[in-house]
Amino acid sequence: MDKVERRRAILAAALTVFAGHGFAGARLDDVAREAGVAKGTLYLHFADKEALFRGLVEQNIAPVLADADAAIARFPGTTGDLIDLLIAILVERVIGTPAEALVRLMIAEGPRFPELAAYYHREVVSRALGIVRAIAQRGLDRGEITSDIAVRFPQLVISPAVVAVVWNGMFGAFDPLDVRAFLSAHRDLLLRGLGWRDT
Amino acid sequence: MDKVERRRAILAAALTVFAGHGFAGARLDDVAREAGVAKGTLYLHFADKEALFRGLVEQNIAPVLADADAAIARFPGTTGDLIDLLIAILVERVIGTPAEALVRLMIAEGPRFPELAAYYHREVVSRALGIVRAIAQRGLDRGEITSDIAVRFPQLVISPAVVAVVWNGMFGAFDPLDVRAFLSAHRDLLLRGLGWRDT
Amino acid sequence: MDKVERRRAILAAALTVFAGHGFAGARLDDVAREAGVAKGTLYLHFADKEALFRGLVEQNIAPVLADADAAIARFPGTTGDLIDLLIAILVERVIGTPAEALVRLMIAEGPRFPELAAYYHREVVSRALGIVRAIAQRGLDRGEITSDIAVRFPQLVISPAVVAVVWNGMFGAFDPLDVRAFLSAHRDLLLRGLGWRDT
Amino acid sequence: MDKVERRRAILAAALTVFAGHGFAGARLDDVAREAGVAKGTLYLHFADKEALFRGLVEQNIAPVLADADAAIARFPGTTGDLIDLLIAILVERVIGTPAEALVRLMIAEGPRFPELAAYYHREVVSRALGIVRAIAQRGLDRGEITSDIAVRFPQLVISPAVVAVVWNGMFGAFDPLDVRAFLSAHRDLLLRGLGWRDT
DNA sequence: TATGAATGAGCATTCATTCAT
DNA sequence: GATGAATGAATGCTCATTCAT
Repeated sequence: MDKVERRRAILAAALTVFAGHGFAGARLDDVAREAGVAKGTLYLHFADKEALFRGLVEQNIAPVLADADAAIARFPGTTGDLIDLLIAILVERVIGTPAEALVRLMIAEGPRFPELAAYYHREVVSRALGIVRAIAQRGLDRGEITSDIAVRFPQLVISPAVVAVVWNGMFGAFDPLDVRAFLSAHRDLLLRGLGWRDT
Repeated sequence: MDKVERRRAILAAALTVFAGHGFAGARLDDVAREAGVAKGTLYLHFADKEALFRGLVEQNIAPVLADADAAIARFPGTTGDLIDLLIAILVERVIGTPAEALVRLMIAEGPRFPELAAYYHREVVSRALGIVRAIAQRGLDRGEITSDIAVRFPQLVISPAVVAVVWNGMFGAFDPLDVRAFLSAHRDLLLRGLGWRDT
Repeated sequence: MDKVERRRAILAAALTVFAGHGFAGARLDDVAREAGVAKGTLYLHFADKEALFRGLVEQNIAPVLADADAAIARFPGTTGDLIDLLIAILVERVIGTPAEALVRLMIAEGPRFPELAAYYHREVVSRALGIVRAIAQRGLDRGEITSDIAVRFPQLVISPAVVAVVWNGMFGAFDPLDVRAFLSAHRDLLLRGLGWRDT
Repeated sequence: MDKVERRRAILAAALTVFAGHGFAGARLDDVAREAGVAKGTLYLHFADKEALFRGLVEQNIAPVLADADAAIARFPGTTGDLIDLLIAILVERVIGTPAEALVRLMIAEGPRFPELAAYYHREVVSRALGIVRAIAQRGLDRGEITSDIAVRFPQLVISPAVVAVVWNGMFGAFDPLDVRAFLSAHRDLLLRGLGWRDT
């Protein structure tokens, strides 16, 4: 196992353990065991527990976002199709993946790690909202939608996805939410609300 | 200070401390100091840390929900007005109050406390969604709206409020969300999306 | 066991353990066991390991020095008798007592604890040297001795006592120094060197 | 860098680090970095931390002592001059040099390393005291001094030098002792005390 | 009942030592 | 021989819980 691989193993283990117990509740013993390394090895890769947490966020974010960015940038379709694409990306790349655990983790621990929250805001949230805003603006410019609400409050477009993640984290065991259907319903509501008209 | 009052003081202190540090990170020393009682006294009212957390959730939920229930049940207005009322209740009774901290706390700790999550689901979430569903159904019955999406997925009506709470918990310090404007925009989007027409 | 007694027990245990292993080498587990208290109890009395070390120094110093001060201040005899008294105090109150271990400990750890060394200098060393200086000055004034060397370098009077403590700490097991005879020889050498004449 | 040179570098680094932090407090990481070698390399030259400490003592002692031995053996002057020479050697070869740090280190750690203390006693202390004793005996034989105290307790001759080293280690930063003047005063006191007379 | 000192299991972190390269 | 990443036992400190007063 080389250095990069080991680091990856540690981060994967950390995601599991932090997601399961929260930051304060996570034991580095468990992270080490899960990663298959000695406890001391963690400290060869990360200065302390907090740095490990930071590494977690930094590691898991770049790929998804970069892909989403690229996919949407070069997409030629209508606003409706773009929103479908956005939802598809969410469903495939976030929901049910480690990224989902990370979102929950950030919501749970964010208030306790202001700098990390700021980083997350800068690198993830504002970029994601920027993408949404760009989609909405293009739709307006093309006359496909008539409301600028999604430009002013792009969070409204994302909210159901956030709630879906939170919901399944809390209630998924006994009252699971069908995320695909849920987000599809959101799509319909949203497009109609934005004044969408098939052209 | 009599027994009931003391219990109230402990729960109020616990809300502050748990909200600030999460379940694992909260120190009962701090709860005791904040409540103005000795540490041992906590154990006269709650069996252990977890019971205190449970007590917290149970305590803070009944009043808000009962009031919302009542207010909406006897409300004579249109669906649009009802949604305005719902938003007003959220803004006045949840956002910026201890209940808000509780929502964040439940999102953060829920996955670690399945029984508590189930309790929360039963006592809070499903009741709140029931109210939304009833409003939506009444709107449909009256012909004020045409879409049954809010009946099938009442979570869509609530999502922005959840996100607003989460957002301000994480990013409020440097990029605060104007909750009133945000939820008002949501209202417009939602009503139009549901096929609202002024009659 | 009341609070004061417990504190005393902890300090006594700490003296033993620190003297035996040095500051860095001492285990608080051992201090706790030796004191007959739980590990956490140490922290009710001292903020951390260093504070415990400080407490040690502060605790063991006041009594010896105050007694020496008083005994010498009211002593009416000649310079020779005073030096005998000084040596007697050293032999009875320092050599072979916990204070001896403390001297060794201070020599060993002083360079690592500048503030503690400064405290020790201020509260012990300079006061002890002040006593010596006063004795020497009185001898000069009375014409019992003729050299002012002990006024200028009172450390010369104390040096053999320091060396005796160090010697027995290191070599006592296989080449013990007869401290009483050693300091008595020092007395003779010193008095003659200072120009003592029986009057 | 050949083997001998590397060993020397390690010992020099070890002296610095051990002197600065004591045995238990010294980190072999620091020794390795200071010596410019990898941590594992230390173990090619010394079996473990303790062996390194032993090597330290053994390495730094031979030269000084051998030189002192030789210089004094062939010295033709009076007892007074010999003591001056002894003091000059101390001031030039010990005070302010690594050997000084070693003395402090031995005082601090000696009780924890009985075998090392025995070695030190045998190789350094008793040889140094033997030199002093020889000087004193020659002075007596020649009639230059009249007291045999320095033959019986040669430690009395060395004590101020030990105290000077200890003093400057602990208090040097804020109340430095002028070692030259101090030892010179000691010389005067000592010679007079021993019954020295210019012949 | 209320108190808060005492307890001790638990955890983050360090560092002497090993060993594959 | 030399390296330095990996190891894991050891240790300072914390904090939920207990209990004598």
